[in-house]
Amino acid sequence: MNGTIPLYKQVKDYIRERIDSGIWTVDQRVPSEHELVATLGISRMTVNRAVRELTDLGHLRRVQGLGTFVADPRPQAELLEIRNIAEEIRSRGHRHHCDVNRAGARHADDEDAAHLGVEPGTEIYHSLIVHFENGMPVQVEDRLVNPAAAPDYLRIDFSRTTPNEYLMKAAPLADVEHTIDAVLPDREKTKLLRIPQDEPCLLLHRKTWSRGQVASRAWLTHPSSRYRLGTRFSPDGPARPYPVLRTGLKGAPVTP
Amino acid sequence: MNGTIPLYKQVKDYIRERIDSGIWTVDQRVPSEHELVATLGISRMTVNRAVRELTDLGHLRRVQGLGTFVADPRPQAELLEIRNIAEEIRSRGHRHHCDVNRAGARHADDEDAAHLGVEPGTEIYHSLIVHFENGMPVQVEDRLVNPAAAPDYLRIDFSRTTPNEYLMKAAPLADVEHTIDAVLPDREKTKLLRIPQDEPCLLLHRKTWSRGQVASRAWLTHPSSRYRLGTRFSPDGPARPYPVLRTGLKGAPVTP
DNA sequence: TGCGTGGATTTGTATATACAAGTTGCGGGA
DNA sequence: TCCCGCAACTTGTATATACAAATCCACGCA
Repeated sequence: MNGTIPLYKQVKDYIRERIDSGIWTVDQRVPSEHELVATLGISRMTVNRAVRELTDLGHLRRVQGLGTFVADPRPQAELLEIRNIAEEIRSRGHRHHCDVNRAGARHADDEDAAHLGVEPGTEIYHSLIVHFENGMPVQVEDRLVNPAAAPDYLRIDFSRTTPNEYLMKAAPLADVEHTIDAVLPDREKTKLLRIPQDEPCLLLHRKTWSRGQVASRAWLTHPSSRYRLGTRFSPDGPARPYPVLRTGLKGAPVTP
Repeated sequence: MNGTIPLYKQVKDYIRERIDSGIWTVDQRVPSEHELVATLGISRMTVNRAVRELTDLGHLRRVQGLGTFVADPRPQAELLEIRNIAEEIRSRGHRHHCDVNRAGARHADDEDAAHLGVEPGTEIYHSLIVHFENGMPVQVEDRLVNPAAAPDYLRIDFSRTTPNEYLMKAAPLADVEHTIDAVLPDREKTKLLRIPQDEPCLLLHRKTWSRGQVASRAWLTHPSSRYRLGTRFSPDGPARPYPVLRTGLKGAPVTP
């Protein structure tokens, strides 16, 4: 625990490491300040600062008189609602199901290779899934997956686990990039979505990295008549008002 | 300074109040911990906690050995890039200009009134401006303004100050809501944007509140061929990875 | 049995103290 | 005059201590 790094920061790293590696799991009680003082041989105020800052950052949850616990990372889901469409739909009290139109392996052509950052000819996975909300198609999920990041991808039962859910578990998220476009989808997608050819769609493009490599790339096409994106913030906390991305069914208020 | 509110929080409020009200301006030096200790009659550790937390939140900037200063709120602009299209275009090294197609007052019809939360018949302001990047139209800005929030709106020279810029100054921002849609614009907008009728557009809808009332509502239409939205984040900081919304010219990388 | 009370534990806040480390400016010496 | 070094001030970190407040549990009493 020595070095030039401040003690309280070393304690923060110590705790984060145990959370990130899964040694301490969600809702599990973490050692009390007193115990950490005894274990690490430092003062309580130093432990307190470390734990307090991690609490402010949302990694821990504290209850006076009870103890400190690993925070539910569900707040992450606020952004990830974009990813986990099944959960999002169910959270609105609606029914979700999906059709798997394609799911298989193929050898990467030059375009695939560029997308995933692999050598052309490498075997990659590809899936094309349509998601339904109350029987209405709301998203075409066209996805490339890097087998190096998620070797079991094709063994997933997508009717029970969405690709997002699986990838979140299989490939610890390091980085995500979204771009949002307005497009007129091609004929295949209009048929899958059961919309007229001239209906504009929101195209969400997601690129995720894990362990230094591209894990997956997804093109999510939403009919604009049934879907939209929204952000909202009230700048009372941080001076930098990071917006929270949310998705919402059209017509339903975007803000909770 | 008494009451049930923790001391360190009272100190935070004390400082924030002086920043928000403009008593302490950007880059101005704020009292040292020692001075605050003397002024407020509390211990340095308590002052330190308050100032440190405000620094973490981005309200203050500290330099060891030098002092504490009011932080430049420009980081807010990361999100506001969506708002201030002129600055965004210039930051790409491109030329911005705009055509003011309409700018005037009118009596609110029922729809206007609902949008701005005013009584029907109230006088409101309306503007329709086209923004150009290197001579190419990239945004139609259709805007309603609540005169109660920005009485001087119509006196602005929009070729020098964008509506956003003015509103930011005139009406301190309390709340913002965005929704994003994909649409096929009407004939007037396709003409203004010089695009074919069947080109899908991203429609950004902004609603801002100030001092408890709706200040402005804007509909920003971007041709999808020339514009897109993007977000990116690397979750190393907070457990809740707030994305930063950015806009970008199509073709240019969205990430800096 | 059921209820309340008090003790043990845990987090929350506040203080005094100490030393480290970075910045500025002044003054003295070459 | 120029430059070096030191003093003064500032923030950054670490500790020991104290009491308040919330929670839980076990014990004892009716």
